[in-house]
Amino acid sequence: MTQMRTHTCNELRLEHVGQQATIVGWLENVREVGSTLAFAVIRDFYGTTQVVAETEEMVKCFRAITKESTVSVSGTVRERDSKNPKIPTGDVEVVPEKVEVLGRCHYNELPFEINRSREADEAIRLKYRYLDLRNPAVKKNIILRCGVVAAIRNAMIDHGFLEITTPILTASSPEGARDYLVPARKHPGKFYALPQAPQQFKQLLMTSGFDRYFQIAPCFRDEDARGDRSPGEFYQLDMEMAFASQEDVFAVIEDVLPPIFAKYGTYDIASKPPFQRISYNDAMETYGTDKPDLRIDLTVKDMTQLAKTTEFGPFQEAAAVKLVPCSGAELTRKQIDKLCDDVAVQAGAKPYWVRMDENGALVGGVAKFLVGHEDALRDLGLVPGSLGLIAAGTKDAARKMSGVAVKMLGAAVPGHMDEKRYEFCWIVDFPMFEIGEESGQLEFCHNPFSMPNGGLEILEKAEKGEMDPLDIYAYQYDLVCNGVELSSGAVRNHDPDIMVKAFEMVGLGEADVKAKFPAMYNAFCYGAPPHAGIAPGIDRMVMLLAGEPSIREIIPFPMNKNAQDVMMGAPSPVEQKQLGELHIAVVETP
RNA sequence: GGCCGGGUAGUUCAGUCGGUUAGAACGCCGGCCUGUCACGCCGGAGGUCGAGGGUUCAAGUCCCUUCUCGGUCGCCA
Repeated sequence: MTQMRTHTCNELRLEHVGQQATIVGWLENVREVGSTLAFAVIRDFYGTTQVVAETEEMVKCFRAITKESTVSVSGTVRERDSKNPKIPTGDVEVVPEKVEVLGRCHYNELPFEINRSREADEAIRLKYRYLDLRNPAVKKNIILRCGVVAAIRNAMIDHGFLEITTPILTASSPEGARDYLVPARKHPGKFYALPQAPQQFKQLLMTSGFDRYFQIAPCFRDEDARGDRSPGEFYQLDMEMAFASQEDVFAVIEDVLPPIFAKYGTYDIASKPPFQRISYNDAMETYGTDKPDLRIDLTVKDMTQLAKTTEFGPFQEAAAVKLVPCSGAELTRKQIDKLCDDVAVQAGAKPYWVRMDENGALVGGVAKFLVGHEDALRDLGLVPGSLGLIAAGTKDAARKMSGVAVKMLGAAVPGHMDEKRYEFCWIVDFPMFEIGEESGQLEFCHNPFSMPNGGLEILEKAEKGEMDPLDIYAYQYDLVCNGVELSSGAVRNHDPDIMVKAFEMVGLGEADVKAKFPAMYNAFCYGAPPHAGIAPGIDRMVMLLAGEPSIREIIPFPMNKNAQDVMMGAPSPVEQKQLGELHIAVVETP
């Protein structure tokens, strides 16, 4: 007699027919076809297997077990009379001899049907996430994530990088997002902070000589959620290289990520390394955004000068007027209005629009103000049979609106976007400084750690007034895929003198550098290697690979929009005793 | 924090101009059914229409307040 052993629910095949087998899993369903015939479906992590009850006793036995209880079924594997080609185990079934309930489900009715949980209200799914995750369609994203993380780790190690963990309890960082603070019991009134990123630690590792570092790093930022941004915590492939340039970093990423996208992605990769590099300014001018979706074949055209010569007030007053030409003159007035409204939701104001009919005449929208400029508009791409959305306003507002218009037109008008592919690009040459909207003063555009292109010399030149500081660019770069900002990185500023000079440019100085980044400043004074790095977001990458529009679908236990874990009940009040130990008093805020 | 959209049975939703006892599907319970596999057929139970207030002879429906979920903008060096 063949020895009985436990099989998974995705294991039994025709070759097992006649053998004794035990399967364990959840009782997914029982289909009673008569008083002496019923089919039970057992599900485990791997799949489902059918069990056939052929006696009145066995039918009653399965009827008595609440669905979603865990069971152990032992019996004989048999070829099915009628096979089911839809499942791998569909050729066979188990004829049970012994059925044992391992963990009883106490409820006849579940919060949602397991196999249709994705249709249920998200709040309920999150509260019962452990049930939601029983759904193979939900589970598969988590499995995908595990595969991606493992592949990243292997690839980075293959490229000679060491995975080094950095502290979770660290010091509050003076810039960037809001910190999550942790009270220090032994130090009344003082706080640790959870790291927004391991930025300073990885740079310190560079000064120690660990010249290739990476980490699948948890990062914590107390900022509001988005569809592609989970509140509270997220993971990055954080990496840094010493004695390395921007191109060295690009080469590693272009080597590591494409095979992972090829293996785990839903679509094909359209971009072959080296990925297209687009300067920040070009991206803003051509696509109206610094994270262009290159799957869309539409671009932004400048018509500021042309607009100035019209009789239309809003055009004359605008600092910038942008045109996004697109096929679609056949769209109805209603469809165009809807499109403009959709743009307004994201851009804050409605675009103007105009059509050029098949005869080359301007019709609809602001056409009457543009009559006489047909040739110029045609040169900008508003050809006969096309629709143009027009963004007018301040330079920033017009850019932003044009960028939204590109996105909306690409999605709404057929033929301008091949969704089923991955398009990568690097956005490079970010400005080092900007004029702060609130302060009106010169500020760091992104972060103070980036190396200005031109080094100390160019900063000094700007200081002497020989050039506009707004024309200084940083060795700062973003990796963008399908309109999603996957990553930011930079060649770091490893020179204390340049750091001080950069800080002086924004009205700070050596004392501020030392106060804000004491460890890094000091470390750089002991012989620092030039270094550069990047940190692609794991969550967003898995999102792209899974083709999921919501980041919560690829996180095992996500928080809701308001940064609450409704399953665990976090955040929650704590005992007065705990607060006392931590020297914390809770006060009402007005 | 602003704007937009939701909240009706266990679940997903419908609910007309304010008008009889608030419906459907799935699920659940009971019965029937000897090859189902989204089994089928018959029957049944199940509702504080998110909460509070108001208008009205009459409110799921209109008004106000509030809670809550999602999207989006601000924010995220």
